[in-house]
Amino acid sequence: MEIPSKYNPAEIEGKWYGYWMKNGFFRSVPDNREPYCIVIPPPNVTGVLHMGHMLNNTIQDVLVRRARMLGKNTLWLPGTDHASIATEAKVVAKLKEQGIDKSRISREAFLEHAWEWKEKHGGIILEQLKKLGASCDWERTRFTMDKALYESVIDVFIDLYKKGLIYRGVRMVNWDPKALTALSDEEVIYKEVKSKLYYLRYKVEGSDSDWVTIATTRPETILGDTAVCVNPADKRYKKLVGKRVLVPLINRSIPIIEDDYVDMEFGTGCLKITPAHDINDYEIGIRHKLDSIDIFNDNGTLNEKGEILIGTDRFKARDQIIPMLEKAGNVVRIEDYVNKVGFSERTDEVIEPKLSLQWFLRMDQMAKPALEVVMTNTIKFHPAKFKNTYRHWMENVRDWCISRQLWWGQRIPAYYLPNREIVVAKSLEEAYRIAKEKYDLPNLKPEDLHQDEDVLDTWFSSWLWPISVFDGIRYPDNEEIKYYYPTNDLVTAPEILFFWVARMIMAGLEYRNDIPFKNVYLTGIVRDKLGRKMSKSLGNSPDPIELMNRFGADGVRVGMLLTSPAGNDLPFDEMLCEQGRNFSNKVWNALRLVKGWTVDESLEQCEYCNASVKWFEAKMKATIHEINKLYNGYKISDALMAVYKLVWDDFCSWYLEMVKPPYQKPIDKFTYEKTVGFFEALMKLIHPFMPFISEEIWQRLNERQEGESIMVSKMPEAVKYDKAILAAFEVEGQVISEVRSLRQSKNIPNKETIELHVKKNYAEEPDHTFDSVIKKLCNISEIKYVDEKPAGAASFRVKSTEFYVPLESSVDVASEIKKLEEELNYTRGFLKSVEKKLTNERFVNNAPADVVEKERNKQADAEARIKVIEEQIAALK
RNA sequence: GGGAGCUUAGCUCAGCUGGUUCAGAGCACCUGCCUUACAAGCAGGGGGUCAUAGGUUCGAAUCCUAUAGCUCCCA
Repeated sequence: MEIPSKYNPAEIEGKWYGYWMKNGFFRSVPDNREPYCIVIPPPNVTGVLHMGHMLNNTIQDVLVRRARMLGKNTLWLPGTDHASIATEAKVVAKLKEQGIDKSRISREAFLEHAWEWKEKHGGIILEQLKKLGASCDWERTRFTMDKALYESVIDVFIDLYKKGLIYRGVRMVNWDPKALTALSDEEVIYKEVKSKLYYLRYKVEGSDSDWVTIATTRPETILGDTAVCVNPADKRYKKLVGKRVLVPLINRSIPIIEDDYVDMEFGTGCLKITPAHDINDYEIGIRHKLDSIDIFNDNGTLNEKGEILIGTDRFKARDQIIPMLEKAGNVVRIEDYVNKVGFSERTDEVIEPKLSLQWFLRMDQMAKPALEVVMTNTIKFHPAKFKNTYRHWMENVRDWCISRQLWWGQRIPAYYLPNREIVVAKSLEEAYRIAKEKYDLPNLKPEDLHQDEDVLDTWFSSWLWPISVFDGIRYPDNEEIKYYYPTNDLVTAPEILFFWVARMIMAGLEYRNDIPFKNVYLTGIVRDKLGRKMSKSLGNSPDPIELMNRFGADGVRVGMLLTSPAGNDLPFDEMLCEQGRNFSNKVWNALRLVKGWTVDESLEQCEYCNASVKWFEAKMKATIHEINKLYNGYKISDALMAVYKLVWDDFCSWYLEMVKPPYQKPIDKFTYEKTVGFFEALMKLIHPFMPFISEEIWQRLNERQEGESIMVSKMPEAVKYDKAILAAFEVEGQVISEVRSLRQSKNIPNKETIELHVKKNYAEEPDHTFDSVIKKLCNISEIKYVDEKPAGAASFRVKSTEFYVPLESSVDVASEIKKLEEELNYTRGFLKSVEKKLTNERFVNNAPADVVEKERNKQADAEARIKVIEEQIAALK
């Protein structure tokens, strides 16, 4: 069978993904094995695959594939969330293109369009994940608006309402005047903006010449002012407190009050108070029982309460009001100023703090146990440094605004009665029944009840995800939720630690009385070479599909993982994928080599093969221990690097060269089978990282039956290994490198055989295990053990053993001596530093015995080496 | 303004509770090789006063303090 010399991933990847699907290897149903489960962080239905998904899902697939090979009943459950704001924005935009205005069509008609859009575009990401090799159980794909999940959200709302945790209240919310909805605190991004600080003066009422000057960045909001505030400690304004001033242009009379909140240093030390449009002012307003005058319409234009500029947009109003104020003589001065302004995460509109009637979920009670489980490591964060951030948030948590003024999402199950009472119920019928029971309304008809128009925040469905995907809210005792919950690992970005992770923990504790997952692996952000976050607007993100076409899915997976330790940002560079592709090719060529050998069953195993097989066996076993340890600490990149080096350096560069038969000679059966066995084990170790090529090679290494696959084979286990042979090879490997180096520096071609003389020195008994290997790899005709240095020979030393290679050409004695003297100097210095420690009584008395012992060994070693070098120099002179 | 974290080779990072030859890896770099698995390769090699300044200790990249720079979170 001919094997192409370049690995071509394109056809192979599609072939094996289809094979895995056909054989149902991704499928998981409860049985008596130990479960391992990951629920996917549901990507948004509006999205397409980006580099962040690539990283995140590669990590999940690595964990999942490994768990499967460890014999666990493994489930990776995929799905998407409905992303209410983003999706609604997309649908509105699409309708607009078709000439349809959202406000002109009914809620039902709009939802029909939205569903149609979701059916058409909502699965793109999941399809793209298949190309990456994601081993999700696709039969279980969930969507946050599926009937079961929708109903779960409603049930939870009703339950929390009954428990008194959900309430409706007026609060200052983050209002998005473009999306016309309230946002949670987490959906607001603060950015630094260059703006102006306006110093405006207000006339003191009943005086002709007394003015009070305030500083503000938002002059248009003076129209909503209901007080001017100073610090009680501020002597400058003491005499004004209790008097009243007139708001410029509209001459509203407002009091001058005192509050500690005011910073005497900032501006003039005089603060205008607009309770309806600033969160701090709002709180001051409550303390001093001030009026709230809301001067904005929902779309950000001024309303009649502002008295002037009615119908003007807030930013235009700012531009227009300044000339008006100047004309009226109220502008003192204007300064350039940089401040932070909140923007909507979705629409990038400047957030307007706005008083509005919204639904809230109380957080204090739920946050406490959710903090506890993380601080006690019941749920472990990787890396643990995020515990701090988490704690900080949980200790300062504010109530969660869960209503959104949108249509796409779970509609709030609250019904308003004509008597202004509210009934929360699962359906109109039920609400009607409750209303009849609860209130004396004999003439009440079902159509008199009016359901809340708003939907719930998308996170209010996502926070149930690990439960609702198993229908564990509606049916808490069902077999699936009992089997898979709590799930094992969650892989996500630190940005949504609070949005999502914290709330899932709360929901889990509330509804399962148990944590939703045991480990949270936090990935970094994928950035470009300049350190910028990858984004569509910058156009600095490569197309993942294109990357996979160029480097193979395996290559890209390796590229993503190579430099992304948990929690660290990944400065992405295509060269990483290239490295991944090169690695694929390396493994591929190793297959070509091994499969190219002819096996002679009658051949005895030669000496070098025997030693090599023993060595690699030990090396691989030792590395498996290391790999397992790295996985257990969630050091995925390091685990990959350990496998990478085992395959490339130890297997390909060393082992295969060691056992490789001479040109056109056969290999013995035992070594061949051992080699194939090693190769299979290596493919299993690498399979979680490179599922496709490992399958292809594994299938080619031996005859396989239909339905067999590496992905359901058993991962090699960590077993005892021969430490002595590893230590011995460590030394012999150095000998080989030294000979190669010597050949290079003396210009001796590899084809030319040389002799190697080993001079026995002192206590060190030479190890002969790898003599045949050294002879082979260095093309040495004979290794001689001698007592005297041969004449005319180049030399090197490993530990205290001298090695000589007799040369035809003369040896440059002077440079040889110089080299030795440099080494002698260094070793003497080293010895001195060791002796210094050992003659220090405090060191000998205080340091642990084994540390002192080690220093004594160093001393003895150094002394021996010095003696050898001195003798070598003497011999040359 | 409050809080957290980071600063180790050109780049990206390891380095656990301080103690094995003046700090490791991958990539990049340099030198020599088209050696019949692989030039997407082979062999060899150079490169760091562990941000700065103090301190604790017999001993500090590792602990403490201060300073500087960077990042993130919150207000």
